[in-house]
Amino acid sequence: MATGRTHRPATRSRGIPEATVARLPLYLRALTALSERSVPTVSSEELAAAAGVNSAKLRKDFSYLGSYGTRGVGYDVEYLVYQISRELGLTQDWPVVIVGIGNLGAALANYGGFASRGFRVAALIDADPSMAGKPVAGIPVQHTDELEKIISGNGVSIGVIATPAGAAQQVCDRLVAAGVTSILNFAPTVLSVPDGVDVRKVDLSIELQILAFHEQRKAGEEAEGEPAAVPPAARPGASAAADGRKGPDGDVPAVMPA
Amino acid sequence: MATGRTHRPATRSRGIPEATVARLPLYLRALTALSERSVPTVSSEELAAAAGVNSAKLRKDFSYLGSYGTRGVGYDVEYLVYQISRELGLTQDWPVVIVGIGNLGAALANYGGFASRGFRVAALIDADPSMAGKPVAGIPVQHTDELEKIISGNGVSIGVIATPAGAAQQVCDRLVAAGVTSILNFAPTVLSVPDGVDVRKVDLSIELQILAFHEQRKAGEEAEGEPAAVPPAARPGASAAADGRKGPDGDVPAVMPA
DNA sequence: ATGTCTTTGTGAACACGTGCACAAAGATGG
DNA sequence: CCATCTTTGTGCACGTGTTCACAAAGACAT
Repeated sequence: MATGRTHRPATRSRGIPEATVARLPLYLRALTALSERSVPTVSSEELAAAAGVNSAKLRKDFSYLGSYGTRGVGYDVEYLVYQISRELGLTQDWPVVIVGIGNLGAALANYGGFASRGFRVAALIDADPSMAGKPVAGIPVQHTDELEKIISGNGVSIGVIATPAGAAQQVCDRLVAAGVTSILNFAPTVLSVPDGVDVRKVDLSIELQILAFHEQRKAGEEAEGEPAAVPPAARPGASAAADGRKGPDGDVPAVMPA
Repeated sequence: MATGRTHRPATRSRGIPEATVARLPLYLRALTALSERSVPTVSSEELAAAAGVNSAKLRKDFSYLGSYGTRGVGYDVEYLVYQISRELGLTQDWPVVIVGIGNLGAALANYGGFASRGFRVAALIDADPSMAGKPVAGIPVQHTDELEKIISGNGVSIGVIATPAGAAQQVCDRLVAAGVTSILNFAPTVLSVPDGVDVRKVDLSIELQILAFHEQRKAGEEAEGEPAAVPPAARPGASAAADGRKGPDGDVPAVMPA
């Protein structure tokens, strides 16, 4: 989910709808698996099942790329793998830097799926001087001071932010100033970036909260009619005693006017 | 992005649109920050800026929850924090298990944002017997054999899968069979689950691929007109020599008929 | 060749999400 | 109590995404 102010004003990027772009990697993964099993062709129905979408959607998605199928037969696996890879820009090398080598940053550095598809971890950067030189996933961590040098020296255009929330915006600004134009943000903050820079966000806590919402809904459906186990809640007085009191996280305000 | 066959057939869950639900955690985070600074009220304009959305959208989102604002003034921060928390089900405790304590699983276990909002890591589970008993983030890892016992014993309804792709579906099946109805999947696979189970997916590699697509597009715009640095690509013969050859990842098929 | 059968590619209808723009609600000052 | 000013809540129009359903393309057998 792109969050930064910038992510194409919903305009289809060169004719391919954003929703389709987001599914291409899914298709690619399914196709790669087929390719490894030396399956020569696949129908939209089969491939859709493997990718977890419905077949009409898949066909429409592919239609944006061109007419790559053969009626009565299906799609040529190898050919499609190549076309999608090319469309996604995976036929070229993408050097990536990871900033913030804590628990998460280190896990990302070790993540295999990174290297597999044209993404090469060019450098690991951390603000802690005592980390400098220490190898993580076989790559020595460098200090934040080197950030600009690393970016321009390696022609890095994609940066991954895995710092604490407080440092994220500052790191982001430096990355962008140094020439990075795509950012994958793991810090729980909204980043603001200039036009032309893409930001995508991965936020564990948000995902869990969305699940909790649905989970609660499911539970509520079973016990329908019950007015919820939760207290009726307080409506703060219009401008009255808007009493800034708050219990220690999770507690509820205790006013109850209007 | 929910992927499992199941994620409400696009039906608004009890009147609140899915897109709105996905933004509530964002608002909540911004509101919590304001609350900590003891700001009593906030306008839709200010809050929208803090959450990185536009104000009309925010007002419409809130309108699904009810009329919680005061015209001419704005929203009461404390009250709104409570209402959104309640709506998301964060006023109750959600025990969570993490399955697969590798690099990523361990990072997740250590992630602070977990505990902060009602999510409690009830157990860590791994298939490796040599991990059993070893504490990660202060919690002893338990063996997969205990999975069912742990789920039912703790009333766990949310599971996090951080195993290798190959094990994910199997783990998923066991979680579901044991009573889990919401799954956050970090493994790069499409999980299939029965109706009534929600799956959300977090996939690093997919995020990067989407960024690469846009990155490539940007680069292409600068050098407009250029027929792309990539070879024109091969169209496989209809049923002819569909020659299963493939270069070592990144190489391109070499046929060129039709 | 011709007919049958499979599967693609897409027009058209529909559902969903977004953003504008403004009326109505309420605060605030005189 | 009235006028003014601010800010919410929402009707409406528009764009995007999804799904259906079917004509046309091609494979394959006879």
